[in-house]
Amino acid sequence: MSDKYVEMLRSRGYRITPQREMIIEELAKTNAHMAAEEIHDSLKSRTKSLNIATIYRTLEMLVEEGLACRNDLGGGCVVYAITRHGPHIHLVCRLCGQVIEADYELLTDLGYKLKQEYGFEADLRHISLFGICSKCQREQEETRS
Amino acid sequence: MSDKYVEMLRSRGYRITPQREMIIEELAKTNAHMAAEEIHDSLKSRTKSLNIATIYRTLEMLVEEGLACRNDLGGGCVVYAITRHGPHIHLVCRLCGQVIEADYELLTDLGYKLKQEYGFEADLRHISLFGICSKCQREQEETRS
DNA sequence: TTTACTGCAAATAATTTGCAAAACT
DNA sequence: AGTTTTGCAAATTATTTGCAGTAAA
Repeated sequence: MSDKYVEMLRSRGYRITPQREMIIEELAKTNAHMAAEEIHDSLKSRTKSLNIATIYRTLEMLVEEGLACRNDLGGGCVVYAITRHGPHIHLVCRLCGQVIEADYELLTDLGYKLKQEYGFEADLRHISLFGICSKCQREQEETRS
Repeated sequence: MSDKYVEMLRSRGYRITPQREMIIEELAKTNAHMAAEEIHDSLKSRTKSLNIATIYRTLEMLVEEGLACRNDLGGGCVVYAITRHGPHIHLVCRLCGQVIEADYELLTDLGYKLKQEYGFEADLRHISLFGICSKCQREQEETRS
């Protein structure tokens, strides 16, 4: 599943190390967005020591090659995902931290209007919006009563 | 011009120090968004030593009181602005850094749909969208030719 | 006079970097 | 063999925190 990405890198002259394979596999096997530290935790059970610096370097390389996308969720939280993943909206819950992926279609009209009215070419392909998810809304209401 | 904010804080029980006045004045005198460090640089020419920690603490307080809004521009760049007017969209140009304020109305439909389809209560009042402004688009085209 | 606020310096947290050793090709 | 890449530890950057002294109210 991650072989496609590995071959792509090899053909571009990158060396394929077990560390790089593991990182790509970890990202590719899930649709989730992962922080560098999460990838580290997840993999260090399998290997004794995969250094965090190597993870940062590999992620940076993947983003440069267009194989991964980087998402700054604010508050110092940065996550990465494999690009196969088409464009989508990240709905980040301020209370529980959950990230919901919403349909990109909801933004096409906005993108069009920003271009028309302000001449601004917005990159809306992986934006993050903050708010409260439905579960936390319910919990807030229960607490209030 | 910043007196309004100062009085608002005083009435809420905060003590008004020269440091706080300067920081508020600096933010209020411009429409620009400023990073903590920028405020520091801008003010330390006027005063010998206004500590950066005080700036962070004041900014946090202003945000909590709803007098300023904090904007995480990604890549470790966090800026603050006085919330002088109602909600708006920040259009941040990736090339020249210019921030255009766009009409909040453009988001009402999106907010409604996120609530309907995902149960997500998004806070869209001061979001930042990234892209290329019209001026930079033109410059890019000229360079290409 | 009371206690919030400031400055300072040390602590954090997330990421980056220099460099010698290890390992792809 | 020759050059990338890794691990480690130290450096960086942005922000936060503890604490004793200062100053609003």
